[in-house]
Amino acid sequence: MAKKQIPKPTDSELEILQILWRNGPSTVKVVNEILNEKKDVGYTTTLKFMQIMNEKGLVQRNEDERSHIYSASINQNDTQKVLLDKLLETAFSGSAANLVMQALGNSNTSKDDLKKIRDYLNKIERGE
Amino acid sequence: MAKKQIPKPTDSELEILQILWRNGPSTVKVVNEILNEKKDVGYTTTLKFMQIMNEKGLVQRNEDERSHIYSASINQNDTQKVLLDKLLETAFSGSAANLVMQALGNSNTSKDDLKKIRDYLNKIERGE
DNA sequence: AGCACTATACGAAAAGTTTCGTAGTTAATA
DNA sequence: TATTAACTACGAAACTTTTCGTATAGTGCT
Repeated sequence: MAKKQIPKPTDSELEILQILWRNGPSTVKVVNEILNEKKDVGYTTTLKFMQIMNEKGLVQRNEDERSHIYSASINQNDTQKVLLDKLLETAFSGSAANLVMQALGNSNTSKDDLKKIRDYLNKIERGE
Repeated sequence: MAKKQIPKPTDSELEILQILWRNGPSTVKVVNEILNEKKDVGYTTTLKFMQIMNEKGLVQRNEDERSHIYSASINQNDTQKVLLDKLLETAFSGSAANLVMQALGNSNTSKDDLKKIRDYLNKIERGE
């Protein structure tokens, strides 16, 4: 079955998707407010981004109300997969093991997370 | 000691860096030939990229010979770190565990690699 | 010296991303 | 019913990235 072609979002687009994934369907106003917690960005800038993302099919919007409500139309997992695969290819020469070890080394992962990963490894080795 | 500021290379730049990391110092000709194994790209396009990368400080070149010899001036590990951290933030909300599990799930990692990862986990849990 | 070959330098077009200003529309309200 | 406030639409500037064409210059032959 042909998997829908997921376009690679730009960094700015990803910031917005991130918010939509976390918050669920949101207005431009809300998204812009959240963005502004981290950096200065004008309302119309955010609006424009979201309009473009709509054209690209990255988000959908409900226009019933005067304030349109936007929601992500690609899911977080699929997007993560696309970006991860890309990074794996372009920066890690396809070696997932290297990538994983870098990721673990760079971040201080909690004991709990380490256990989760270990369990996951077990599951894989038992053949899912 | 102040860590040198590593700029985030573009996708195309990364492809070239990749080649330089693998092959060591190389001429534009060689890099272009390798690129062309995967996709069509003109010689002067590759040349231009490498000239720009030189200006940006991503590569260095030795001009002693008529064919300049380029080498990566940022190392693979540092670059991987920068890109991975970025991805972790923008797509995985900072959760390394999620990233790792996605990476393991998506790629078919070899038994050998899985063992390497497991050993690495052990090392971390024992406190490096 | 003249020619063909191989390289680099430079400029610029084309496309994509980011950022806003301005204009116009709808809804509430004084 | 004017005014004001909250939104959307649109266009365009400023940058960055990607892609080449053309001009130039050094090398080695004939």
